[in-house]
Amino acid sequence: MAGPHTLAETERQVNQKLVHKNINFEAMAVTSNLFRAANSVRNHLERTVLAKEDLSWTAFVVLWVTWIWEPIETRQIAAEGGFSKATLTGVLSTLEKRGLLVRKKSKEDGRLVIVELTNKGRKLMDTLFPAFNKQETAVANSVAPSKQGVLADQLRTITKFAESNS
Amino acid sequence: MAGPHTLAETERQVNQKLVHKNINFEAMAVTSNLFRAANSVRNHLERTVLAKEDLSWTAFVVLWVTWIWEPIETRQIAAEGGFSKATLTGVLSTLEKRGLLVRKKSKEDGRLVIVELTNKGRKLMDTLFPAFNKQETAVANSVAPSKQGVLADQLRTITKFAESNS
DNA sequence: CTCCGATTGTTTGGATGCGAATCATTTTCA
DNA sequence: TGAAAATGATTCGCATCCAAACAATCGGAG
Repeated sequence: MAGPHTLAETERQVNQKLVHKNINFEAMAVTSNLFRAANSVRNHLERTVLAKEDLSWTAFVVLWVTWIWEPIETRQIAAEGGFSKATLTGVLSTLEKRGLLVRKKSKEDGRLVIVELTNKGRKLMDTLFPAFNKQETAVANSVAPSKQGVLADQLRTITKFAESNS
Repeated sequence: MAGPHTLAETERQVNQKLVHKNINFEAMAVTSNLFRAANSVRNHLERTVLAKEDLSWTAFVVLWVTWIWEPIETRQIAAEGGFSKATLTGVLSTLEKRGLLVRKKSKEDGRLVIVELTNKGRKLMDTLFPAFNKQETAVANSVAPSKQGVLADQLRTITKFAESNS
């Protein structure tokens, strides 16, 4: 939604289109800026941190979740990362081919697949995540540090609402 | 990033992995909840409003931008919507085939293509956007209305930072 | 007037992501 | 015990999206 028109201009124009209706501009501002912010931050992190390692966003999330929780079942990776099992299968194959992680069959339950990082994968994350977090910090600090806790909480609340009201 | 573990659990686990490093958990919470919120809200709006009209997210954005600013040049639609020209070409073809908008060649500049909604498209948006905004309102109201202005402002600030620091 | 670089939309090729169907394994319960 | 249901991961087909190459057009330098 980033464009040549400011939000104020857009709101004025929308208002002209909908004088007779009852439009909640403040709610519109919240959601549209939510999408703009998420997109721009993701692009920023991809460019400044992930691109030089040739990692897609999803690939990084898979590595990160695995790194934190390994050994971990694939279904948990998908749940934590918020993407489908089908997507995960492809990404895991790519990362396994690149030697960053390995798949093992579970001994207790033959349907499950367990994932662990390789030493190469761990070494990568040891340097990559601090770099990632450094950029996260720069992004977050564009709002006052004292306000960041409340902001994160509000976003959590929004998530909870949107997920429960399917 | 929605998963069986709470953010607090994840942070504790990350802390164990990184006791010796200097990780900014508050910044991590801001960005990760930003992505979770944006994804869940988008899914919510797609399910509750867009699915019954068989519109993709991008298709809706194109219709919305066109509806507000028509007649509008395609390059402006792409800029406002935040996606590439290539993406726009495909979506425009789909929407034109469905009779919701039309493309015209500009008379002043033969390179430009001008887009307008059809009456059918306008009629659709006359009912669709109020329904969309109603859900936006429900989402936004999960935080106190008096706090929504500040929230939108903070998101704007984050966007500005992430876009400027390419 | 004539190039030649810049701008714009489209096409092409490839990456990504998902839902549905499929296959393998485990669990359930009659 | 054994057949059916349930649970996982994978495969397949499809939609979406983008960067790069391409064709058409514009505009300015000479």
